[in-house]
Amino acid sequence: MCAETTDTAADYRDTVFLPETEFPMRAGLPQREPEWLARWERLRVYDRLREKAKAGNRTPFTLHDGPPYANGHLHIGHALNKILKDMVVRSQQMMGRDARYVPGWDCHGLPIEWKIEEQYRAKGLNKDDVDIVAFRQECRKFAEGWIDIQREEFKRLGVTGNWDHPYLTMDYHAEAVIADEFMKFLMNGSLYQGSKPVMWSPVEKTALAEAEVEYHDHTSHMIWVRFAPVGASDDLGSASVVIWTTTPWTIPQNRAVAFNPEISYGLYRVNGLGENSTAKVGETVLLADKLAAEVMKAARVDGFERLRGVSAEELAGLTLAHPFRGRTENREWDFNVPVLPGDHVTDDAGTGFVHTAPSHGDDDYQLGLKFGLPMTYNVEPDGTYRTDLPIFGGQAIILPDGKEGPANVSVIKELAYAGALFAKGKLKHSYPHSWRSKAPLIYRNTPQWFVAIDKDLDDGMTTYGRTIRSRALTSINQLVEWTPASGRNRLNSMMEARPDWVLSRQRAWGVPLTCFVKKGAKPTDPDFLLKDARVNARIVEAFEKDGADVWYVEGFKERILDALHDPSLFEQVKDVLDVWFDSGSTHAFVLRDRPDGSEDGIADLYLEGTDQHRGWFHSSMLQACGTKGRAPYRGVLTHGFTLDEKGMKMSKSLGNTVAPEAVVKEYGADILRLWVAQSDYTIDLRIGPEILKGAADSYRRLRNTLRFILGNLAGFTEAERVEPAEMPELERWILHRLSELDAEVRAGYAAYDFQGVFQKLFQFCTVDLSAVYFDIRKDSLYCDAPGSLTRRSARTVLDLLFHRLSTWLAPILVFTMEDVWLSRFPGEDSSVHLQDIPETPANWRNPALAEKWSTIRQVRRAVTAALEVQRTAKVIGASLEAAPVVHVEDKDVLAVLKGVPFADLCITSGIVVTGDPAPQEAFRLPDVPGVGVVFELAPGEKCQRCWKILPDVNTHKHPHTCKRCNDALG
RNA sequence: GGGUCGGUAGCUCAGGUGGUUAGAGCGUACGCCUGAUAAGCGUAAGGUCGAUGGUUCGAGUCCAUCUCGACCCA
Repeated sequence: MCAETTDTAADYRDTVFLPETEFPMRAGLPQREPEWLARWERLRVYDRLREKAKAGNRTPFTLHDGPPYANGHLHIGHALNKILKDMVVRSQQMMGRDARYVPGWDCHGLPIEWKIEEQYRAKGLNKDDVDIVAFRQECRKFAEGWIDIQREEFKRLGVTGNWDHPYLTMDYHAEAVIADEFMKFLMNGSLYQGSKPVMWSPVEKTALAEAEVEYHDHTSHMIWVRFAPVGASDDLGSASVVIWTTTPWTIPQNRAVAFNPEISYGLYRVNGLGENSTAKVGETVLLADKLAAEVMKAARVDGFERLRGVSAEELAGLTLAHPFRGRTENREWDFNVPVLPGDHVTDDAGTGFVHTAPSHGDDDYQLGLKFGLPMTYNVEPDGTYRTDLPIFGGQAIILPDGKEGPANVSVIKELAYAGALFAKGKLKHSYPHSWRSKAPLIYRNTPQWFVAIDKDLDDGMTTYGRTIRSRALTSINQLVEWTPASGRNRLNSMMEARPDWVLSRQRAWGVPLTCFVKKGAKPTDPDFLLKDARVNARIVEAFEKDGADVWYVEGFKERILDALHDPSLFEQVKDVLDVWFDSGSTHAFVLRDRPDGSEDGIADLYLEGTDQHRGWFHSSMLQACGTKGRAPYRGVLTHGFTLDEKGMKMSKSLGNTVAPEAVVKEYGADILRLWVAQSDYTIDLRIGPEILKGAADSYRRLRNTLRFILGNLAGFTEAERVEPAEMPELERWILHRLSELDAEVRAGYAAYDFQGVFQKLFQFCTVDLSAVYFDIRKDSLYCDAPGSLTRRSARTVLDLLFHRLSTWLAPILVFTMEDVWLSRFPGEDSSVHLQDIPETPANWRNPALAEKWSTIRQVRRAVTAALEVQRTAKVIGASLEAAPVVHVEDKDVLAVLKGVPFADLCITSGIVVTGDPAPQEAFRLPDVPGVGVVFELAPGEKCQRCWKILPDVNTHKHPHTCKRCNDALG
């Protein structure tokens, strides 16, 4: 064994002021974050900030929460959304606003209703046998359960807000307001009853939502049907337009034939027939050219010819007869059938002509709306034709057991009798079925409640337009700020194109459409709807007291109409509102009605994913334009979707999902928040193992920078503080950078540009601090005497850095900055989240100094590079072993370098700066012209305290020290 | 199928009105230090700017087409 150390060299380690801090390098976030959460809970940080606002003059800032659906655990998209919101709230707060945030939940609606139904089925119960109020209370309980879970999951992410008093769309007050808001549409004349085809199950006699529909193979009839033109005398007059359909039962409801002007059509003559053909030799038919051969084959025509092409103009000029024209006494089908252009028509299948029954298909309905086609009411809820329909009355399309009824065959036979059947066959295809009964579905028009969005409203709120649509468009283009700007176009084009708003759902778990209709009146009659403010007030009062359930309690109608109207004359509507109406009304029961809402009921910001252009931004806009006359928000921020590392959508089946809970467990919530801050949320965001690892790497770098500051501030007192004017230029340059950053951070936060803020701060920490300022000042911080001006200046700057970095980053890294803050300022009531971002004195800014130091750093780079050559050649290891000569051509640059302690800046033991021409062998950097560096070893002995190599070492009282160290040792 | 948006180094992002060898940080490799030490410093490698065609003296930047991906519709 050899001796441990050479005892000749004095050990001065204990005399050097090394960083001292308890702040650990490794954060242990997953374990420690819950402690800080508990601390904030105890300190009531959110409430304290509200109280602070009452005292001072802080302008309110209201971020209004878009309510997530109270169903299931959080996914990464929820986390992204809430973290962004939190960064907005916290940054606004710390910039001097009173930033309020009331989280909310969306509670009504189908998915919850569905879960409860599922539970019923598991118990062998049927929803229809259960009291509706009892059913609704189960739904309520279910939602409550998930709200508690989600609340904890959100809080774990470090999201601050009024979690003790969130808003719920199922609060009694909310339900009362939603009904009240709905009744504004009743009173202002925009509410009307119309009819719209929906997926309908004849077996269950109910409408189904998209989620309740499943697709299975099904064999349908298919028929080709002739429609004869009326009033045309040319060769088209004697021809037939042929349509194709797989739902013969819809033929009695036909009201139009659609074609596409982009498709080429021809007039065809049948010349020869095969066996069992229902075509006729010599007849002429109109068909899309691309499909003609296929149709002829289906009709078993073995010879045909194309006579000529037929233009779109000619087609549009045609009028057709319904195939059943003249076949009934009451002239049921004796109307004309128009031929209409429609983009939905293709020549991929069929004939190029589409049979249009507005009551039984979505395209058909849209075409009907556009051209004013009449709706039909031939099909009853049980899937039978109305009994008074001629020929087919009472026949079933689907039987109660889900099998096919006689309707299809009857229609086909009648078409054959009428001479309209051109061909028939069977087709096996994918067809919608009920998720519950597995029986086939039909499209059937049902009465629905609509809000007219182009109707002049009788409400006196005309500042931004008379109709809902015009108010919305004005709001979008004049009143709302969009982040990113593309949001404006997106909502605008949707708002321009959208049809009337369908409010009604035939469901149980929601706020009812609180209105009454007159028995026996038609929807178009002026007194169809009961409009009475006294009735409305009673409804609102009842809902406030007991919630919307009372609507379904026996005798409610009588109670509400008592002494005002005769209850027996009115029918109570039992549909519930579309849940988008609920969430579209949040501005009323949150922003308007809560003390922590906003002054004028308008939010400063709505912040959601881009899908909410179609959703919440949209419904809130429609709702508020009807009830407030304008948008309920002044700003809208949208973020993209979360994708996996390759930019693919996340899905359980692909196994590329990232659960927020897993990230929190492995890395901590601050890493997830840092991921958000590093990403560009205006487009879709990627996340995955590698990206998270990158975020964790950045985190460590930042953490160590702060740790260095803390360690070197140990024992700092106000007495040490130095005024900027007395500081060395290096310190004043840092102050200048801080003043620049202060402006950039504030502007960035104001523009919700968290990525920009974080990137600037991160690069400042690595490039300016770690690689330059700290590296240079370590010598002074460790070795100078405590009273040294340089050291005191550096410590003053570290203190200023500490206050700025910790508050600038607090909205992003909420846990870590608290950790940092408490490490320096421990105490029961201490928290960085109670601070504001400190003001920056104007005199810190010094662009001329920055310019000068940019030059110094240029030359420094040349010196560093020159040393690197020697290091690679194994001439030196540490830069303190060198004392190079720097030749500078430019006189001004030379003067600058002579005016600063350039050896310290280059971390060399000595340096000579000279205006003499550089010798040939001097080291040069191509992008630092006029500078040549000649390497020299530092002469002298290594000071055992500061490690500089200086000539005077070992000539002082303390052995093996330089003068500075000797003096410092006293 | 339609509308909107996006595709720059392994990763996260910069690249006003088209103009010299496309930038930064992280990561990686190599070297140094061992008094920020499961840290710190330095150097280097790494990109046919999704593809093709066009406009232009000149295009990551303008135009067209295509492709991949996302969201919303149908």
